[in-house]
Amino acid sequence: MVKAERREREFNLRRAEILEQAEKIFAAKGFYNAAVAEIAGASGFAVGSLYQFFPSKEQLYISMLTEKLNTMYSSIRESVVKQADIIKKIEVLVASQFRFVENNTEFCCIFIRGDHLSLSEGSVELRKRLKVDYDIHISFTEEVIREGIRTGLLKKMDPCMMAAALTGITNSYASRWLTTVEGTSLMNYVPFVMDIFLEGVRKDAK
Amino acid sequence: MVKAERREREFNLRRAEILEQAEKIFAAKGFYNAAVAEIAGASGFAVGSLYQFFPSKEQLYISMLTEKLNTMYSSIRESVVKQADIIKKIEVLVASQFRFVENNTEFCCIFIRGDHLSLSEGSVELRKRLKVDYDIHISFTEEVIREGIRTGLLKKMDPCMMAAALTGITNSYASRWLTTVEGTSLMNYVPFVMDIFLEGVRKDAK
Amino acid sequence: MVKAERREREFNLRRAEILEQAEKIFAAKGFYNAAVAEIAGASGFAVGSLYQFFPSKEQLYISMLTEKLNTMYSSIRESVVKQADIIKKIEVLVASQFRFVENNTEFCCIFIRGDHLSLSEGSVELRKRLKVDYDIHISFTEEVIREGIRTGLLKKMDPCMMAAALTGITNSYASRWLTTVEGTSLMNYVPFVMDIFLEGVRKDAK
Amino acid sequence: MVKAERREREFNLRRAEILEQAEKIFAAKGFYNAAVAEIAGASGFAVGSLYQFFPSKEQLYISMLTEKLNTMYSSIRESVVKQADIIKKIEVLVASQFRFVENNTEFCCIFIRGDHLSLSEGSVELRKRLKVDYDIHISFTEEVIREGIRTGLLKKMDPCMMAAALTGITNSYASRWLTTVEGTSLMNYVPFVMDIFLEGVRKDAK
DNA sequence: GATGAATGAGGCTTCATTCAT
DNA sequence: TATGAATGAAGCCTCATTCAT
Repeated sequence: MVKAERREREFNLRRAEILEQAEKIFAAKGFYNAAVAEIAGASGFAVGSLYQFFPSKEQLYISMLTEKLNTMYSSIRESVVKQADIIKKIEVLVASQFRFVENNTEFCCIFIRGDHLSLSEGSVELRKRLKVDYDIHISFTEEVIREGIRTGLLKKMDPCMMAAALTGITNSYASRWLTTVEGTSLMNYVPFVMDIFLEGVRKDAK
Repeated sequence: MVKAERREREFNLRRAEILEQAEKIFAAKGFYNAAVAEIAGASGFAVGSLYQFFPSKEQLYISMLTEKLNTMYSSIRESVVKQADIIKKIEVLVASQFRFVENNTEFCCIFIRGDHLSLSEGSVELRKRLKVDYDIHISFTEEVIREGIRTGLLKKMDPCMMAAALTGITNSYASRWLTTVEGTSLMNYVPFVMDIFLEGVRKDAK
Repeated sequence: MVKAERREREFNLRRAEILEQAEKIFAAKGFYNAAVAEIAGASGFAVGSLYQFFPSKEQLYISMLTEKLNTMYSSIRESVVKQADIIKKIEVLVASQFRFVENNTEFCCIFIRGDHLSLSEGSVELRKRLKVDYDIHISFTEEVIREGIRTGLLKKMDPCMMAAALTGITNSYASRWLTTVEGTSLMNYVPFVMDIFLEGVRKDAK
Repeated sequence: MVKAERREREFNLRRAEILEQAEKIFAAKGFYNAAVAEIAGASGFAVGSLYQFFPSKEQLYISMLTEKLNTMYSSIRESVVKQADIIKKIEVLVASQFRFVENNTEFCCIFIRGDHLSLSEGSVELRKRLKVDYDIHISFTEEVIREGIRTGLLKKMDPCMMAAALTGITNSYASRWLTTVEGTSLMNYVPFVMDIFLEGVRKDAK
């Protein structure tokens, strides 16, 4: 029946609305200081109604986090695979992460904030999920780098360590940008990442 | 009088004991899931006694965090200034941070965890304090790099961006090590940091 | 909608129930020895429910006090204005206060008790509210007396002092009656108040 | 031995010092908001030391209250018995109460405040003591009035009611004066009390 | 399905009192 | 005898979750 379809579509719309408001409030106050009632109010629902979309505050938080992160990860992957050149791939990897940060400031603040790791016992689940997702992302980065090594463009070095370094630089710049309100765009930092990651900071000798 | 001295010494000993236990518990459960009563119990004190050392749970948390961080920062600085060679300085900068992480696993988990940013309103104070301390540390790193530029060892590039990159790589490795329980020592990663940061990952051309 | 109406009516009923029980308990134990949990229990509510009706224990206390006092004041005023004769007005003023005391023994005990003046800092608000209400009542008494002077029935004397004297005698009798459990009705004291207030206690000479 | 004597004298001095400070603090904050530690600090003693003078906070409060009240009562009685004339006696009764109020504003505020009636269970004892003292005072007043009746100066009326009326007027004026900070002296009110109490407020006819 | 009032466990903090020094 | 750190019971209040309407 079409009814069921429409019902599901509506359900998902409402669910998305809640997630959107939850994101804002969690970003502003952190997990523990955000009240379920507040999120409900902001989404235009009654408290009880939230519990038809999410079984608990914690699950709401987890869903919000993982779903958005997956969005980010897949958009990054999507952009990267389009590129043929390895160097270009790395650049797009960094650039698309930066773009996501710029477009989702609030969300990223949550992430930097990091109370995902403070959830009582149940956090185990979240931690696992996030770790899995993160590891997939790192593996993807590693794969790109491995390809660079294979094609002789990059040094022969543990790709895992290289991926971690690249991610470290990228995150560090994103954090700086998030915590220090400036006028500049994060995209301006891409060349810095590329230059340092590829060439290092030592002067000549090279 | 000697009495007052001894009293103060004892006071500080007890205070330190509380901080030590608090660190463990906060590390294990996060700020919100750690109960004051539990910390008191673990330190061998009655609940009320904690309040003679710290005016509130939040202040206890803040003290624990800032005091330990300052210890880390100063020990790093101390090690670095002993070195004459710029490259050595950078290496020691990374190595001493890694050493601290190895010796204070629990504490660093807290820090990574990051609920410092979730404290209700009062967190403003903490955030400021941490930011100030962090900025001092970054400035210190920058200064080392600036010196490297001046002596012609490092590229002419915004030292701020370079410092951020170095810190990013270091933190990324530390996080990896903390979240992935292995047998290896973090110290083994120092050469990777140095190599990538100084020479980059691009193959020859140099 | 009728629903909202009924909801409000129910809300007020519950609120009134709480106020009634609170009155009893505050009267029996005073503000500080009365536990919120006890009041909740007596009203048939859970602790948390009280906080949907009153934002704090103090506000509950304040509401209970001021609302009942206003009831008293207005019932007194209402009775008085009905009378044409000045002497009768004064008599009704005294009598209706006595009637209220008789019908609200517990409440009056609270008032005599006087911990309204002991509430921490926040009491300032209560003190103001009570003072305002009390002053209005005194003004009303003064007005009656002023009218008596104007019509030549009462001596030319500061009406404020006269009102204070009348209130003093009335309160003194009410207190005596409240603290000394007897069988007699307070109403029997009305003639005494009138006689002493109007004629004084000196024998003839007049 | 003289030593014991001196010891006792010192003991009483210290005790008095504590009572004096306690009076101020209780007056300012009420029984429940006054902290034992604060009273100790203000008196220049350690917390524990207070407990060598008074077995509990409540007993300290009770002692402070009853001792000072007795001082007042006896000073009043002393002044009154000196007078031969009945009318003068009544006047002195009122005047000396007013004088006490003027010289002990803080103390009287406590008394008006009235948390004596809010002490938990133990209050029973205090209430009894105060009642006994108060009744003795009332009896004394009654006795004066009875004498006035006997000598034919005052109407034949229940002396108890007359005493209550006189006390009511006096207290009412004292309260007004205490709560309304003015420049005038309370002593100016004595004639009003006398006039109203003796002659009443009705105009001629007398 | 939607609502939001009711629940009540649990947390932080206070403070009178004790007792080892 | 004086001290004041330690105690721990008890209180107020919050808020995620439920369930009758």
